[in-house]
Amino acid sequence: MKQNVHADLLGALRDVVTGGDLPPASRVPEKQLCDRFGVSRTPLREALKALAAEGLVDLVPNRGAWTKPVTIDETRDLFSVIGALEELAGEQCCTRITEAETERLRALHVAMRARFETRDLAAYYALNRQIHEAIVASTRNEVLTRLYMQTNARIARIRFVAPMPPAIWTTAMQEHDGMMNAIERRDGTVLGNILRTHLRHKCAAIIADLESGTTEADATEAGRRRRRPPA
Amino acid sequence: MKQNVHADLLGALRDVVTGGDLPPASRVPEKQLCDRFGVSRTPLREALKALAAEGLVDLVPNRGAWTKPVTIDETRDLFSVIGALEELAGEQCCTRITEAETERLRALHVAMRARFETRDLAAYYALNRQIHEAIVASTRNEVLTRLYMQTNARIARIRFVAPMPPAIWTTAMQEHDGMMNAIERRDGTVLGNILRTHLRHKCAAIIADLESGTTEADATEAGRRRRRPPA
DNA sequence: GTCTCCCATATTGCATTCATTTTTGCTGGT
DNA sequence: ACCAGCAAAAATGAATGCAATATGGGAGAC
Repeated sequence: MKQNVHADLLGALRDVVTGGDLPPASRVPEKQLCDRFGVSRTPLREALKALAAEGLVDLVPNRGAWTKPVTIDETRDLFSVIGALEELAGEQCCTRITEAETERLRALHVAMRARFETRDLAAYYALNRQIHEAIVASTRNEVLTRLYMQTNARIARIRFVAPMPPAIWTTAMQEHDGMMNAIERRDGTVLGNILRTHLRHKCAAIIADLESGTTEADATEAGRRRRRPPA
Repeated sequence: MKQNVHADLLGALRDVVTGGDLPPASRVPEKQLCDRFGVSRTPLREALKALAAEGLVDLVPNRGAWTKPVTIDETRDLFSVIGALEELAGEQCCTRITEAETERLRALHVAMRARFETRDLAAYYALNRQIHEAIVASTRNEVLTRLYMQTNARIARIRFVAPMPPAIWTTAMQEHDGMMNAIERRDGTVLGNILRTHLRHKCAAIIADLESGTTEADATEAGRRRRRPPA
């Protein structure tokens, strides 16, 4: 029998929750996931406790694990926190980044700009994420990296379906130009500030989107059938 | 048989790790803790996975859980992160705090100053912690509060035995005066800045202390007998 | 002495089992 | 239709059992 599934299983489960496989505020079906991943309930439940510690699910006594609901308040809070974390990352990046890492960021930036020009949103998102992660990784601050990854995972669930209006997108691209420039000059203060406002803009765009589609069309028959979330 | 031990057990285990009950870089004895808390291995191991997600222990495949070693690098990283978190807390505190909470902070501040005058370090520490936690709580930002608590728990293990030289202590007390003043004036920017430098000073003091007692006197017979940590 | 190899023992990882709680679906009443 | 009330079924929480892995100690070689 296979040993040490924990790390793999945890990653796979995290993907299930962040990848939109389970909708927000829905029950996490233990048995189903056991079958899907070919493990017994013991390691699966261990992974769920870890996900709960990461803030991706809520554990309700005797009612199992539930994916976190998406609320405007939490979205705002998540972005304010990740803004602070990335600001710190920006500062430390400029004192610790190597030339090789700078070169890689340059390449990612150029590639992302190309996707912006051709309006390839999916590829743009992927590169965008790599850039932000590379900035954080360049700090060599493991504590920061861990919290950044955790918080970003929580945001990823929300952003999963967010659109990108042209005006916002153009602004974001300009901010990335500024970021790259600050990195070249090793100006941590400026980089930190740009990152923070960059995230404020992203947050505003997503909140606007959330507010537009508020009702979520859930008083329907499907919504009735689903078990009600905790509290 | 008792149900839903998870939350209680997790808290108790966290206290064991943060309270200095288990030294840094030591094995977490599963069976022993099971006996101590009167539970079977299943819930205990679940709690350990959660602690690992919180960054309090490392899980080593087939070698169990180990408390994190205390290193200077990690200490520096922890403080830089909690500095960023508290800076954010300071900003949001001033926009969201209620008058009742301000009143409570006033009382805590006065009480802490009294302990400073009489040089009652333990009581000072306790009040200090309450003040910082109250500032964070006043933001009503659950994401921030959660990460703050987690990070603070990791720092608590380190600070457990840190001394407090008179000069440092006086400076810290002055900074707290400035914080209280900024709160009264609802000046989030200033409060955030003070908090960040306040933590920078704390960090410097603790690192200095760590550097003084580097060797940890562990090549002795006791150190030889103990199983060696992972990696 | 000490170094290496080997085996008994302890510990870990996971599956299974069992008790408790929740959910569901049915019944009969209104 | 609608609702209580109740029993069956499903899900959860925790203990136990069992295979895989790591640890510790001694025997023997040098």
